[in-house]
Amino acid sequence: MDALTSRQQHILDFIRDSIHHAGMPPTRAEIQAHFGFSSPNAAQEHLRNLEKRGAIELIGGSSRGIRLVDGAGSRMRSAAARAAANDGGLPLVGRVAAGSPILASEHVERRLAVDPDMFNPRADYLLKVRGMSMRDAGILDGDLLAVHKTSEARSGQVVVARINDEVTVKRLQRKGGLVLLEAENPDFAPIEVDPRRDQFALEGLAVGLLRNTHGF
Amino acid sequence: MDALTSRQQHILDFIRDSIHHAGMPPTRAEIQAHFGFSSPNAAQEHLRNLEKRGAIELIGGSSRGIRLVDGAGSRMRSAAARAAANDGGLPLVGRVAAGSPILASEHVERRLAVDPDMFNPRADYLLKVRGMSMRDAGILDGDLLAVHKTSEARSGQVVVARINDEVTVKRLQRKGGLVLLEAENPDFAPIEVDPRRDQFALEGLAVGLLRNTHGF
DNA sequence: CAATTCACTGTATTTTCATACAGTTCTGCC
DNA sequence: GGCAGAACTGTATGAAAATACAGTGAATTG
Repeated sequence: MDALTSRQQHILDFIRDSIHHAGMPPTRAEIQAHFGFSSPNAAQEHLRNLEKRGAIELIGGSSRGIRLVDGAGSRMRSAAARAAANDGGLPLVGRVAAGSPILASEHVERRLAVDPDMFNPRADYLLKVRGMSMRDAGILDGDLLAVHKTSEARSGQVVVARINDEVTVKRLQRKGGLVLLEAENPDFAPIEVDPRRDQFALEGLAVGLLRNTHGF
Repeated sequence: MDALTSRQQHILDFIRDSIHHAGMPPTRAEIQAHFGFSSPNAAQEHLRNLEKRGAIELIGGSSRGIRLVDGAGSRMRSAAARAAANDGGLPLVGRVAAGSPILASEHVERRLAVDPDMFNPRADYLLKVRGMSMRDAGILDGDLLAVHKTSEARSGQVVVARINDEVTVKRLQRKGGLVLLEAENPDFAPIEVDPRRDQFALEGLAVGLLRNTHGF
C-alpha cells in the first residue's frame, strides 16, 4: 500500500471515528459537511483514492458502503485479529524522538496487558506523561495516558499534539484559525499555534489514564 | 425492556450480524430480502417495534440509521470482554453498602480486563471513587482505584479505609495511638480516628488508578 | 515544460432508502 | 364476539445517497 497524504489520512480518521461513534460508516454528504467541501464529489474522489491505495473497500451501489481494510492505516477490529497481530496488549510509548512517528518501534518500551476496548473510543497506545503541566486535570508525571489515534478532536478535549517535532499533552481550544494548547496548571502558559505557520499535528485523543503508584 | 417475540429476536440477531459482518447496519430492503418479505414495510414495522421495546435506536432520516442499545439484547463483543466476565479481570466495586464486605458480590458491578499483576503489590479489586476529596493526588470522581487488599499500611500511603461502616479513600497518617485520614484537597478537613473508640478498619492499599475519559 | 497527481467546485441524474398509508390474516384475551 | 397486537402484503412518494461528468488551480515530477 502506498503512503497516504495527510488529507487522505484525515478522511480515513473521520471514517474510522464515524464507524466508532455513529456505529456506521459516513455518507459522502457527511464527509462533505465535516470537511466543509462544497461538493460531494470531493468526498467521492477521496474515497476512490483511499480505495486505490488499499485503505478502504467501497461497496458499489450501497449507502454508507465503506469498509475499512485490515492492515493499512486502519486498526484491526476483531479481538482475535488484534491478538494475533501484536500481543493482545497496548504498546507503551515513552520518550518520542524528534521527527519520528510515535508508534515507531524504537519508542515502544513494552506492552501492557490492557484491553484497548475498555476505553471509548478504543485506545491505540499508552503514552508516558512527563511533567506536571496537566496536574489539575488529574494527569501526573509518570502516568500512562491511553490515546486514541486520530487527527480529529473538538475544543476542550485533551489531546496529544506534535509541535515542531515535540510531542505534548494539552487541552485543545480552537480560536478562529488558530489552535490554543492549554495546560491544566497555572504555572504553565498556553501555547498558541498557527497551523499555517507552525509545524503542527494532532496525534491523538486522550481516552483514559493508567497510574501505578509504584511506577511502571 | 419488555421481552422480545421470537420473530423480533431474529430480526435483532440479523441486525447484529449485519453490523458485525458487513460493518454497517442493514437497510429495510436488506432485512426484507433476508427474511423474504414482499414489502419493506414488514421490516419497517419490526424496527419500530424493536425501538419501542428499547432494543434498538432509530436515527430518523438517515440511511442504515439503526443503533443497538446496550443492556438487554445480550452482547459480549470482544474475547477480552468475555474473559473478564468469567474470572479473567478485576472486579469493579461501586457503591459499598453499610455493614457488608467490599467484595460482596452485590457490589461487583462488572469485571474489567485488567492484569492484576500490572500493579505492585498485586491489585485485588477496583474501587470506583466518589467525590473530589483526593483531587490534588490526581484521583478524581469516577476514577477506578486499583486496591491491594491488606490491613497493613504505612504513614503517607493512600488507603481504602472503613470508618463506622463507610468506605473512604484517604491518605493515612499515624500520630501516636491515633489515626489521621487526610484528604488531598484543602476543602476537606482531615478525619481523626481513635481505633479504640471508633469502628475502624483498613480495607486496602491504593496501588494504581484507571480512568476512562468517557466514564466506565 | 508538459504531464500527473492532488484537491477541490458545480451541476446533474439515477438509485437506494426511509417511511407513510391502506389492507389482510391469525392468535390470544377479557 | 370484539379488540388488540403481531406479522405481514401491496403501493407510493420524497428525501437521502451514490455517482457520473465537466471544470479549476496548485504542487510535484520526469
